[in-house]
Amino acid sequence: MRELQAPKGVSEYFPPRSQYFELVRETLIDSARTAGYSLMELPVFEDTELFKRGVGESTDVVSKEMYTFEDRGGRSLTLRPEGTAGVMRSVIENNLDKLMLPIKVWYSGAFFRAERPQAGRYRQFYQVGIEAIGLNDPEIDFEVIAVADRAFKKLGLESYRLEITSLGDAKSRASHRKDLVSYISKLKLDDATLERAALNPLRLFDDKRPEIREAMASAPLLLDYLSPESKENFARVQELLNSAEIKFTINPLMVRGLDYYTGTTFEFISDKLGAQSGIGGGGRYDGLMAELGGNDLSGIGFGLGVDRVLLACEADGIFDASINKSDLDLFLIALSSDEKAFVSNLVNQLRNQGIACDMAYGDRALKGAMKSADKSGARFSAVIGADEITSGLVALKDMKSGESKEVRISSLAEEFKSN
RNA sequence: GUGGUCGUAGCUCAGCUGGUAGAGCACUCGGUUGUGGUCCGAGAUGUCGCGGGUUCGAGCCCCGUCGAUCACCCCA
Repeated sequence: MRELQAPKGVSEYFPPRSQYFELVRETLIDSARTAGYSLMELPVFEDTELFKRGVGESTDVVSKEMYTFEDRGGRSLTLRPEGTAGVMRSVIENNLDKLMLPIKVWYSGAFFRAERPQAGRYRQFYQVGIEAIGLNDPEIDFEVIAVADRAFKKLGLESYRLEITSLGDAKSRASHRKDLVSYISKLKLDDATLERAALNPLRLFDDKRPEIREAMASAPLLLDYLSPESKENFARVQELLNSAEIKFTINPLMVRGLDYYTGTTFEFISDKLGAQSGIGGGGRYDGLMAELGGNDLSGIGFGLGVDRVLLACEADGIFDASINKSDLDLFLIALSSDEKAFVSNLVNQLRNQGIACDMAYGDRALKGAMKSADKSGARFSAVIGADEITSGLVALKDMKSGESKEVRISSLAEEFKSN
């Protein structure tokens, strides 16, 4: 075993797989940009209090999964376990809510949760998220879901599905909670389960044990307690999804792990990932900004798991052939060490003109150098010896077809720019 | 955090009832003078995750530990 190894449970991406990670992340981000969202770049650690108040102390995320530490000034800081709380904090702190609403932002980066690792569940993981703050239109709810769905479709992902529900407004939840608690109180449950029920009775809907499922089968559903406004809102979201031909199922048992969710709530699930099947999820949060000391504005957003979307894409086999392995246009080879300085210079000039190119380093024989050219994935290669330097002409070889054509060294850049 | 499985060359793995390690792929070089992807030949590579123990002797057995993985929990 090596002396030094990565900390437990972190995900790492290096070539060649990193190109797929990058593609996934960029596709998710691009979908957000296309819908008018702008970048928000935030710190990876925040005041611990932000997550306690924002995410909720009763949640597992806050109560037992946070990386919390004290800095040298005695401040309690926490590595961000999710993105929404930080966005809200920054919006409030920088008075962004005084601008024209809604505020539409996206973020991307690493998040941290001290859970027991598993495939698709890491202690440092990556998310791309968006937040739309300041409007309560069902059209915005639809937009947020559509941004995620469009990104998945663009990637070519097929093995995923969308589940939605509505957690209603405060009134809806209060009346439901009363009935649910009384229903649960009549069940015979073990201590651990009772404890969870006391923190959030909705959690029992999410229990995978058959006996609990059975016991909860006739429990009162939140969806049946929605206020008229919530009901109408939820119906409108469904209409919009239908007309956009975004397939979904309503899952009245869906429970989210973060306390701030209200109203429209959704999850994207891949069936090919085993237990860690959620590739993204989100929902509306009515009281969050006010809770954190800002204006009482509602918002909605999602967080998509880049690691898991990548895993799902791989499970669907969509990276097999379709993707170009390299961005290189040209790979240059110096026939002998006499031409190396010339080639190095040429490569540098071509790069200055925006041509993506590389060259054979080291003192490999031509055969080995050609192998490097092949492996680089460059579209074209060219060998430069004394003859080429005196004549000013090179044979530009198309690596796919194997054919080559004569081109002036001085007009190499133009050759690629016109393509 | 709880329980199960696993940990051998860069990768995927083999290694018989304990006798000090192999294959395929990848890699490097070569198959006569300046052209890769196929073929043929040659070569390099491992403290068998780590630490203890049992034994004349352990990759194979036992304990611990680290890590991965599966399920629960939770969630991206």
